[in-house]
Amino acid sequence: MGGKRRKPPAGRSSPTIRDVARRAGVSPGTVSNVLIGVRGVRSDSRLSVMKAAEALGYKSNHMASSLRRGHTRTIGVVVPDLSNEFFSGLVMHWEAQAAKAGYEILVVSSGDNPDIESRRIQSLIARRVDGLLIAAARDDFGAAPGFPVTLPPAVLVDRASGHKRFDTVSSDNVAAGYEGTSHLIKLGHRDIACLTSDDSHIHLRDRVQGYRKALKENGFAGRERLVIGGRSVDACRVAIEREFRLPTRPTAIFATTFFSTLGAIKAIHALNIALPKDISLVAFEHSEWMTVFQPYLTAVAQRRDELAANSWSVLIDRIASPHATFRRLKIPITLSIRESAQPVSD
Amino acid sequence: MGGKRRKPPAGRSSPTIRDVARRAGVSPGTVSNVLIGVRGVRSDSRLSVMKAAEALGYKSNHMASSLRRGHTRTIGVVVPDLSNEFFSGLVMHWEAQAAKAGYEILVVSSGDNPDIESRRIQSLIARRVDGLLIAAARDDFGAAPGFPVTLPPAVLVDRASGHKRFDTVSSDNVAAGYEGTSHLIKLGHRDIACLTSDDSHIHLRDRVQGYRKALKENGFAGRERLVIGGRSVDACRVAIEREFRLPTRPTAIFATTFFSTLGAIKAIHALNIALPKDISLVAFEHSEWMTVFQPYLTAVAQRRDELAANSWSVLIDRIASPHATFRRLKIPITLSIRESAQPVSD
DNA sequence: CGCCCGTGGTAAAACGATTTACGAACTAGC
DNA sequence: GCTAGTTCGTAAATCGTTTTACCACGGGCG
Repeated sequence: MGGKRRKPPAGRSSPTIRDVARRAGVSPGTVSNVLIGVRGVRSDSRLSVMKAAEALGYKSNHMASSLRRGHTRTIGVVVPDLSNEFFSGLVMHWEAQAAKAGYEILVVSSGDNPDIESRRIQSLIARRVDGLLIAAARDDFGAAPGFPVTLPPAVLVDRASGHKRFDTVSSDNVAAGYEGTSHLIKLGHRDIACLTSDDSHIHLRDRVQGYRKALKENGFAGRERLVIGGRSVDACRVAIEREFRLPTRPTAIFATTFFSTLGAIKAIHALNIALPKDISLVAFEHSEWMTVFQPYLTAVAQRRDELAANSWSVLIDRIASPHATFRRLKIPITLSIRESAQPVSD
Repeated sequence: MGGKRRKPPAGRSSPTIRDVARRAGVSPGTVSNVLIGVRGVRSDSRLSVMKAAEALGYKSNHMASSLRRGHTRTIGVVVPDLSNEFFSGLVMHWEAQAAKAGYEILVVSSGDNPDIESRRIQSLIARRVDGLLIAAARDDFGAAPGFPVTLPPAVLVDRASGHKRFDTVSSDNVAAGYEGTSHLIKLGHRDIACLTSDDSHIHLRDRVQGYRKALKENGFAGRERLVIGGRSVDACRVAIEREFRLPTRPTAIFATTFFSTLGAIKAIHALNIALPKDISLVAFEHSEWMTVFQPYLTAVAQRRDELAANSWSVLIDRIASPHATFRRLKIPITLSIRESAQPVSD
């Protein structure tokens, strides 16, 4: 190699701090001090550095700087499914939080598959994220054999609430079940079907537990009608259709997930029952389309903004003090009373 | 400093390639050769390296390696709004493509604001992404004064189709307008309102152009009924309500965006008109909730998977050959004939 | 005048991986 | 037996930034 500094042939690579230093007639260290500002720099050199950086269109190389500094100011976000409005909502809130705090987020989705989740987390670790916000695929997150032993600071959000080895932030799902059911009881309903997908997750079990609690408190402990709908919209539809072939039909349905809400509506249409005249429904979650749906759905909804804000600050605290005791936050839910649940008719 | 290598007090930092090398009794270079595999390594040293890496839980530091290699194997993705199902759908497809090709994606959202978009792109550049997939906030993407002069290879997706200085991949929006309108014409409709938000974007103008083309081809050039609804659901509702106060009412509505679809439905409800008996509707986009909506909506939908797959491969080609001529891909759309558009009654 | 201190600049050492250049050991061919 | 060629290992350079260590220069003070 002949020259003292050979540029890649295309000459397209971005300018480095050394280029800026050369142009400004100072050393790279001085340029760094101007741009980061940890030490004083005389105002004339400061000015010439700024000019040079501007002229060259210099952009600090994030790889290099975080390699040297030992942190990336990046938070990894792991969600099951971005096309689920609940999670994309959380992600947008987190993105806003991050922007405010000078962080960036790196979003991956796991498809609710623990293996994929584990692989994705591996690659977030390789990227040396400073922290992790995780809506876990399973409640026993981290228990799988091949799982990385040491994780960066992490907060479990929405799922796996109360996990032994992590901070957790999730909705008060017992309250969600309780309030949705209580509302129906107050309207005079006594035969309330509780539609859930299965009992694989603590948040689902909690919602059912809230349903039971409301029944019990009102003296209807024997009137439990748990409908296990599975994880798809159509499985839920089938389960509700079956429930309606029983001798005594429920007069109300409490759907404990977003997908089961869709399944319940499908079943109601298929059975040709009038909503809300012949059947009451308490839905789960809120979504834009509900504003065009008739009747306007009474629903229990999670507070995405509070979930996101709280989990963010718990994570930041955790990063600051890695050895503090774990926190378990429960965020209240919102019951929006609209039109799909009506007083029992007969 | 007394020792030869001082560890950070907490002792928590991840093991480096040097730690692995020491434990395996070889040099860092050999470890690298085992892990990346560009050169042969004797099988006994290979084995001991693998063992050591396993035991230490070694994860290659992505910062360091991409600093040295000069590429990050990361693609930056810029979308206006992740909570829009269309974009989150694209993102999920891209994520799958990336995983297959050994890439990762870094998603940011712009809120459809060119300033935020520009800042987000700056930070993607600082992170030295190898390429960019952009659903631009404006058709004149890159024209703003403070905009980075040199961008990594980039493909414009969905928006700004036909841009002079970039590859573009988008739906055939003229066809979208044409097919939606033609379907209504074939059903006998002659008074078709075309509901759009405004003419700020080429994709919106193209859809309207398709509407006009269908009208013209059928000899109804004079019967144009363009309704400018603005960018919110409620503005669209109001616009349609106003249109229905005119002496001759339209018998059909063609909604050219997802949000205007919602607005149109709201208006139809508010006006107490029966859908599809008294009014036909062709909606835009498909979404899960439509399966529980009555009537099932006839709709023009974009092919997210093809959009994602094609833009991905155009980007990969662009990265491979930066000086090839620009490509302008148009992806066909799908018209799903369902129940909300019926033959005109009278 | 001599000393100390604050200011601001530079050179060089990190950070952790990859890759180049070089050399040792061994094999093969004549 | 000697040379050329292959294989595989190591040391050192490198990527671009931050940070440490050191030095030069002035000003204030005794």
